[in-house]
Amino acid sequence: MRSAPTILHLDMDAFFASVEQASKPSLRGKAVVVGGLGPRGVVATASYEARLFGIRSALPMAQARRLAPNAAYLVPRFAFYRSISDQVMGLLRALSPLVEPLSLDEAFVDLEDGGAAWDERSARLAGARLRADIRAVTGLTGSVGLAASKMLAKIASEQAKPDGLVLIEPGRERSLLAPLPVRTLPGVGPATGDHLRRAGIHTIDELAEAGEDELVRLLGKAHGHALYAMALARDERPVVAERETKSVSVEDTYDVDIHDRVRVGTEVRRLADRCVRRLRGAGLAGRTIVLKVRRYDFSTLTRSETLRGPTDDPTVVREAAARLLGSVDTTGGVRLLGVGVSGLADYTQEDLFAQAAGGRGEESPGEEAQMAAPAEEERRTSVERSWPAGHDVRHTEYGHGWVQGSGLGRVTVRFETPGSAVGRVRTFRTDDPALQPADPLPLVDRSLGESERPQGGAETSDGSGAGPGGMDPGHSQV
DNA sequence: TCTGGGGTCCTCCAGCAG
DNA sequence: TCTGCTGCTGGAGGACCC
Repeated sequence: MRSAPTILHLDMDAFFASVEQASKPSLRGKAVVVGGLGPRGVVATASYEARLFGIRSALPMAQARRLAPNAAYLVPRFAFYRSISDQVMGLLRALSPLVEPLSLDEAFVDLEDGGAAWDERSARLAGARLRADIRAVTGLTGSVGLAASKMLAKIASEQAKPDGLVLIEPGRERSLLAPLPVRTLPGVGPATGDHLRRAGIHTIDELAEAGEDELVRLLGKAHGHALYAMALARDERPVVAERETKSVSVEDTYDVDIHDRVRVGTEVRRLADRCVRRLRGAGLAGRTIVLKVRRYDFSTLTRSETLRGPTDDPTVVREAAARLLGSVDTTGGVRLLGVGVSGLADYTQEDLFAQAAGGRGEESPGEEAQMAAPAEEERRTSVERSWPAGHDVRHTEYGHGWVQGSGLGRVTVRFETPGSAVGRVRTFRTDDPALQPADPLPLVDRSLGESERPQGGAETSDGSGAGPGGMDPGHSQV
């Protein structure tokens, strides 16, 4: 493990909910819950105000509504979150080429690799500057952890939340970890936590005391060795910029269990097509087809089949998924279906034949037509998706706003923008031609002059247009 | 009206081959 | 020919993460 605390972990605070609050002035300071609004939806992110009611990620929406009936409930806008995330990742890449994104709102950065920091003082400066730049560019807050390893940097950013910076000084690692609960360590979830608790192990200190052999006996080889090392604050994992995709999958949970075997078959074919579209979009093909079925009682089955070579052919994936479905008992009903492809390669079996024959094989026109039909059908058939709560709209007379709610042929819109005061609410017929869906507006006013614009500009997602991010002395205060 | 979606990694078991 | 061992691969499921 390196000696200087130059690994940075960034965690954006309540990311989805914060983006919604930044883009909707009327929601600032209010309880905001982002997640699936269907009868089986769960919470993706809750604002800090909503967390006061006991709402947290993965809580069933129905339960959240009981806890906070007056909170704002919004559908996630992943494309918008991704665009904000790109800005943030641009700022990180301006610090160092070694950036490991973990999700839209989290990443590790190796500051030493980019020369952005080499000791405690420079690391602290880089972290503080980054937080200031994120606020200037996106209007959002992020928490930063700095330490000599990934595990400790992540624990530090957790302690820094919300809107803070924590640096774990070299030499203090073990004493800091010792009293913390075992669940603090990455890889210890509810099951492992219970397992350890039954063995009388509650804290990281007790984990270290138990010894490596005992942990291997309790948890198995890989997990035992890894946890013991982490309990001693040993973590040599490097920051890895590029990660290979290992599998691609799609799944749907249905509002009502499906009992009709024919309908189950139709859904599996649709999922297979969607999965292949994603696969092809990524330029990949795979050998192993996986069918996932969650039954009425929440029991989950997977069935898989490995082909002789990788494929991205929708017919092949569809047929394999259908064969796998044949081996699953769906009586009683299914609540979720999924289709995935693993054993990925960036070529297909057909490519090999095509290469041998001197060219790429052609697809049949019928198949092309089937593949070309994206989620349009789904979109058309869903009334809910016409005016999803939280999505942006534009009215010819009243301008830009967002959907506050819809139903019974009416849609309620609040007319406000990220830079405006709290806006007024108006209700329209859902088929009002003056009302159209709109793209989200930037959270920070882009009309600022170049000199007023925040430094470190994350205008490009690859960071190529971004400066060193915060050479502005105004951002350098710690 | 409990329990999403998209991933990764690990373990265990069975079958097969040397 | 039979048995045991070992290593590999595929299949299924569990745990975990965000």
